[in-house]
Formats: sequence, C-alpha cells, structure tokens
Amino acid sequence: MPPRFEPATVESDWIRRWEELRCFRPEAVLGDGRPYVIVIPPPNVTGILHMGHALVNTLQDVLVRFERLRGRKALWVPGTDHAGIATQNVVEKALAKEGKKRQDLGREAFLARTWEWKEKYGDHILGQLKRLGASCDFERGRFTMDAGLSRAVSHAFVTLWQEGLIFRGERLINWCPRCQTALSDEEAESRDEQSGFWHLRYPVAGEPGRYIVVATTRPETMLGDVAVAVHPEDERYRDLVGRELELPLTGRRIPVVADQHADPSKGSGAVKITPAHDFNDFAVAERQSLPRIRILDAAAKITAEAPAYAGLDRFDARKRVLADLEALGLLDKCEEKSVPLPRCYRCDTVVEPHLSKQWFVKMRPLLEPAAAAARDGSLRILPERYTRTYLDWVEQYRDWCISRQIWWGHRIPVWYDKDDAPFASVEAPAPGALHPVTGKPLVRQDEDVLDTWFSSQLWPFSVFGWPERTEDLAQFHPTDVLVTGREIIYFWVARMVMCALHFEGKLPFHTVYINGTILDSIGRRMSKSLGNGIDPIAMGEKYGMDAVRWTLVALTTEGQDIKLAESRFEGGRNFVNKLWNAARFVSMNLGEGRPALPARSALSAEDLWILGRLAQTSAAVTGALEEFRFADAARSLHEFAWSEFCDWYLELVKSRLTATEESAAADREVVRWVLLEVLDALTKLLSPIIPFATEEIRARLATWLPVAHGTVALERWPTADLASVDSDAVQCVQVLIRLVEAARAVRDRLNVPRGTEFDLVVKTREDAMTLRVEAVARRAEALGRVRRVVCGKDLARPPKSALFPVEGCDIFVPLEGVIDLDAESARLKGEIATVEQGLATIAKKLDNASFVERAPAAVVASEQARREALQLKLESLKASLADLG
RNA sequence: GGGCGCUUGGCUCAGCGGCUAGAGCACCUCGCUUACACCGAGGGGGUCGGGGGUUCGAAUCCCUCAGCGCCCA
Repeated sequence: MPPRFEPATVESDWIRRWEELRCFRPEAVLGDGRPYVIVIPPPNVTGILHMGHALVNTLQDVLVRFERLRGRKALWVPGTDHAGIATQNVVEKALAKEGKKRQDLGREAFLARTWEWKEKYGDHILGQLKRLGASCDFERGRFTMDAGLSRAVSHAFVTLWQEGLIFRGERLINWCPRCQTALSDEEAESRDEQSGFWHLRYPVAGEPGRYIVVATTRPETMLGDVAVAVHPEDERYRDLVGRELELPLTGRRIPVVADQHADPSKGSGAVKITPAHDFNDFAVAERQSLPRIRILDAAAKITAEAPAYAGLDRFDARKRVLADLEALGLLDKCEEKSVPLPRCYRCDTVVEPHLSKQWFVKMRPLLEPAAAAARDGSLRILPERYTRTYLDWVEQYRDWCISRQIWWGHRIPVWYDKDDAPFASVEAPAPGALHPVTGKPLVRQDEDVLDTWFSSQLWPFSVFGWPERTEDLAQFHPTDVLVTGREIIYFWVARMVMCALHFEGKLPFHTVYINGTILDSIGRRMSKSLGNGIDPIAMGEKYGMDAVRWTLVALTTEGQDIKLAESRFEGGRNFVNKLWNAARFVSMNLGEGRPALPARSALSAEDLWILGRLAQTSAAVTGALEEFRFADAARSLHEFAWSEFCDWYLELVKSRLTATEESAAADREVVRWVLLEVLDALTKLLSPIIPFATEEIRARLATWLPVAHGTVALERWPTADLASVDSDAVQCVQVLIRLVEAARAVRDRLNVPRGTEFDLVVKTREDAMTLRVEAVARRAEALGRVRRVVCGKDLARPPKSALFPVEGCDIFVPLEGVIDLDAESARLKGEIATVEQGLATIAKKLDNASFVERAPAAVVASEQARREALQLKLESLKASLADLG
C-alpha cells in the first residue's frame, strides 16, 4: 500500500467495478429484507453537478448504503427532469447562434433537435453522480419524457380532467414576455427591488381643478385603468363615488367605485384599477363588474387599446407616459420605494400579469389530504420546523396554472372540435374521430405543453411504471425517504404528496429530510452570476471524492445551512488518509493467514477497551444515521478512528507486535485479530460516507478481510454488543493514558534535557488501582518512554518531584536536578487555581440548602463525589508545591 | 407586514436544563520515533450578542432589545 491514499485511480476503478457487479440493484441484496427506497430529486438534463447536488446526493447515498448494509433491499432510483423552459432556452440559444428561431424550424424539427441535444448532453449529470459514488440503480434510471413516464402524465391529466379537477379558463396569470409563456405562481420569484412610486393626478370630470391622486410603481398600466377605487367609508371621497374621472392620455372616462380593496390609511387612499394587468385589480373588477382592457400584449408591448403608445415596449411606454403626464401637470410626485418585483425563475425577465386562456388544476380538493397528512404526523418533515413551511403553502389552496406556451415538454393531451370544445384522451384520437359529447370532428390538438412539475409530481411512482400495476410499483412504492432542498418544498414535495394520495391513496414517502443550503465562505448563495461556486468534481479531483463526501456529511447538522470554503476539504482528505494509513499499518503487521478467534482471557486491557469503544461507536453511528444526525455519525467515527484507534490503540500494540521473545508470538496473533476486527467494522461503518477508500482498503486486505460479494456495499452492518464493554479495561486504559500523558508532559513542559530517562512513581489510594496500574505498566513504559513505572499504596511521596494527580492515584516524576522546578511550581499553581475554581463552583451548589434539598439525589451525590475527588487532588497539589519550596 | 433560522474561543461550528463549555481549522513550542508531516507530542485562547425573568441550577427554557440571513405577502 502506498503511504498516501491516491483517490484518482481508485475511484474510477471502483465505479467500473460496481457497475460490473450490478450491486446497487435491490436484487443484489441477498436475503428477504424489506425494500428501502429513495427516488432522486431529478436534476435538470441541462444541469451540471453543483455543490448543492453533491450534498443532497451524498446524504441520500449515505442513507441508502447504510440501509443496504442493514439488509434492506435498497433501491435508489436516479433520473433526470426534462426541465421544459430551461432546456428549450438552451436549445434556442444554440439556434440563435445560427441566426434561427425555433419557429423557423417548426415544432417537429425543433423537438427533434432538442432530443438530439438531450441524447448528447442529457446524461452528463448522471455521469457526475457516478463519480460522486452514488449507489443508484442506474439500470432503473428514468427521464421524465420517457415513453412510460409520458404516458403517466397523460393518464394523470385525463383522470383529473374527468374528475373535474383540471379545467380551462381565462384568468390572469404570471407571464414571462421573453419566454412567451405562462408561469405558475411559484415560478415567478419576487425579490425586493428599488422602484419609482409615481403619484398621478386624475382630474374629476366636470370639476376643473379637482383631482384624485393615485400612486403606482407601473405607471404605464394607467392606460388600461377602468376605475379608481376608494374605501366605502372614506369621508374624503364619499361625494365622488359614482362620479367619473378623466383618465389622462386616453380620452376615456372612468368611474370612482367604492371597494374594500382601497386602504384609506395608505397614500391617498385611492387606487387605480387595471383589471387586465394586476391580480388585486382583477378581483376588484370581478366584484364591481368592470371591463378589462388589455393594453399589453404577449410581448409586453402596448396594444391598439392605447393607440398613441401602441407598439411601445412596456418600459419605453412607462417613460413616455410619465413624460406626457408631467407635461400635462398631472404628475404629482415620485417617491423611491422598495417593492417585490416578480421575475421569471428561468430567465430573470420581469414577469407581467397577463390575461389569457390556460389550463388549471383545482388544488383545494387535492391539497386538503396533503395538508392533513402533515398535520396528523403521518408525513414526517425534518427538521420539523419545515412542516410549518409546507403547510403555509399547502393550505393556501391556490389553483395551479399548468399550461406552458412552449414546445419542449408533455403536450397537453386535449383535442378540440371546431367550436373549441375540449376532449382529453390518453390515446391520440384517430384522424376524423368525433368529440364524444358534441359529436363534431376533432380538428386540432392543444398546442401547449404541461408545466414540468406536473410530471415531476408523479415521479415517486411514474418511475415504477405507473399507471401500469407493475411488479416494481407493487414492491417499491411507497418509497421511504425524500431528501431535498427547502426551495423545492412547494414546487415539488407538496405536489408529490398530493398526487400519491390522490392516485395511489398513500403517501409517496414517510419522511422528508430537508437539507441545508450550501453557501460560500461569507454566507452568500453560490451562483453562476456571482461566480462563487465551488465545483464538487474539481474538489473531488483535488482532494478525493471521499474527502468531499466526508466533509459535506460532517458539516450537515440539523439541516442548517453550510458555509463552505475549499479549505474545508483538506480536513476530509486528511481523515481519509489517516484511515488509509491505519490500514496500511495493519497490513504491514499481519501474518500469513487469518488469526484465530482468541480466548477472551487472552485479550489485554487495551484490546478489551478498543473493542468496547468500537461497540459504542457502532451503536452511536447507527443511532445517528437512523435519526438523520449526519454530523454526529461523522464525529463519532472521527473520534474513534483517529483519537482512539490510531492515537492510542495502534501505538499501544506496536511493542506487542515487535516483541521478539518466543512467548510473544501468541500475543501477536491476538493483536492481529483485534486489529482486523476493528478494521473490519470500521470500514463497514465508514463505507456509507467514504465508499471508495473503504472498498480499496478491503480489497488490499482481502486475504484477511474478505468481502463476500466483491464489494463492501453488500456486507453486513456491524452490530454493537454493548454488554461486552469491559469497564475495568476501560479504567485501566484511562490510567494508562494518564501515565503516558504525565511522562510526555514532563518532557514537554518542564525543560527536561533530551534523552533523560526517568521513572513514574504511582501512589495509589486503593489496591484495586494498584492492580490496574500494574496491568498497564509495561505499555506505559513503552509508550511514555519511561524507565520504570513503580506503584503501590504505601509508597512515599518522592521529594522534589513533578505531580500529575489522577482520580485514584498520584503520579510522581522524581526528577530532582533534572526538571525545571520553577516551571513545575508555575504549572502546579495553575493546576491549583483550576481545581479551586472547580471546587468553588461545586461549593456554590452544595452549600446551597435548596440545591441539596431539591436537586435529584443522584446529582447531589455526584457533586459530593466530585468535591471529594477534587479535594484530594488539591491537597496533593498543595503538598507538592510546598515541597518544591 | 407575517413566519423561520442564526448570534458560543481568531475562523467554521457542536452542545439545547446539571461533568472545571467541546471539536476541526488557525496560532505558539517541540519532534523527520520504520502507518501517516495530508503526521506526532505539548500548549495558549471563550464572563456562550445585550438586558430581564423562570429554576436549587441556564450557553441550554420564557420575555425583550439589537444585529445578520432566508421564506411568504
């Protein structure tokens, strides 16, 4: 084994090997374990793997690998999402370079071109997932526009339509003038932006000089005003209700209406009403039976309804309207205001409310069960606080606009007769087919496609062949856990829950784990525009993918956001290398064959100790992963592997492995057995987080640590026998550690000349302690480079010595003439101060009558015991200090 | 405006009612001891954002103020 773990070749070798072994299929798991299923949040086909993907997929992989090792038929279904608008934009951009628009190609050719693009680049991100080490069943990979999944979409649409839960209607929707398509409410992302807030004067008809002032951030919309609303109780305008205003620049007259929507406490209390271009105003117009005048077309240019401005872009029109109002003296004033401005989530263009005929899903009946599932706890969302987030959206029951005026996607399975009567059908009607209700021939299919999320919401079961009753569907749906980011709770999670409940009558998963957001080192979101992203693949190449995975897992606490800097991966790399070298050390100290299981009586204190700690670590890691406490799992493993196994156990056994006497041979086999035992369990426990290095270690040690099916991924998770933890061995090792530390501290702190040899004199308080010290004395001598450890209850305090008090004994280092007595005095004074502070804290409790009375007896008892121990320690320290004079 | 999260050593974070408050990184001193310098040994460093309260006991629970961030309207 090389002295450094070399990830590059190891990773590609194992990716290939796993593929050959086909070990990530649920069928590869032997036995009859229950399935454990996760479906991946499908990344866009246009996507490249970013750090957020690396995190969410590492966490899923940890869970899947963990459950696979526990014998579950683990299945992680990968796949990609066709990402309608995003993908279409990519292909359109490529076309634009050739000076073409998609309309130049026509629908068929454009779609062919997009499929071509998809075939060429669409699997890129899946390849990156493989490099991440994701143990997906790639043979079951799906794409949302696969034939089967497309059929699922049609089936869902037609079913909902037949149930009256999908309808077509003319409503105000969010419209992206650049993409030229409708968007759902969720796809119009509002950010606060600075905007002008213009106050306009509308002259009262027949009363020269009198105005009503209305304020707006979109003054060009005044061209489409149909009324001004005031609050019915507003005294200022009471006489004007029912009268008319001269709408400037248009020659039209509009009424003043009384409506609750006007808030008297805000501004002038009067609001302009533009029903065709504002959501609130649309509702007012419905109530007040006002007309809707469309002054902006699909490209957000002024229509012929305002002839003087027709053809102007909305922002140019804004300037012109303002200038013209100004010239007429009708511009009262302009303020600066921070307003939420909705922008297209795909292209960032300012979204315009737009009146058009679209398809909608009637959400209330679908969402009610989805809300109930979260409320009654049958759907568990972690961290729990996100249940509120989920419910906040779900309980709004807002209808969902699902039609998109683009080409790439699932075409709406609706055909019309010549009178526009729609008919939804999974199968395309035969040419000349008649509308089953009107009896007239169906003449055309709907031009639009469905929102991408309409297909994504079916993902947890469409990937298994739904609506066919396939074996996979029966076996793997419902799934177990969904892991995803919080920004997608509305878009996707809630809709999946609603669909699974509606179509299958069950939740698609019992638990949703919301992972934190990856931020840059100063807490900003990583984004292309800021250029502050860290590429996980590049990090993998530099530090090893295991290091990337380890680091992300170690940083995942309670779904908190993660501030990430490249330097963080060094820690991961170092840890993986440490493990590698521990295995390397073991490999260098093994014999010919596998050592036999030793009798328990043959095990030394440190053997029992490390085996006990291993059991505790297994238990801790198992518990942590069961509860999604990823960082805790990593912490336990790090502590055990580095601070206990490497720092102490490996050091302790070196002398046993190199011992040359005849009698040492048997003990050497014992050590070898323990080393392999620990390494066996440790590599298994670590394999969900760092699969590559653990596989490679097992492969290198295959003679001694064979894996049954060619991969550690199909091994059995270590079970923790906590009952076997030997408390006496634990105490022995604790004393041993203190002995070694005392020896080291003497050398490093008390200016002992190099090469000076010395003894440790251990004055114990009880015979049991004497036995313990004697049990570990030889090891302490070896590790601490101490000449002799002498111990006993009746030993005299050696004069002028350094003191290291431990519970149950005092460790003296008699070094008159060698140690720096002043340094020791100073050190003892420091110790004394610390102990006195501790005693003071305890005294505050124990001297408080109500503490002794009211605190639990166990707490009081432990405080008393601590007081006694500290008291003894203090006396020893003081005696030593006095002795040093 | 409503909701949520965060504020603990220089940095990034654990700890969420009872050990003299921990870790990693950084820092200081020493060390190439045949697993590892991507290492080892030793060490310094925190009145847990401010204030108030509950409690025998608060970094931990409650209230309040301040700052930072996210989501929704």
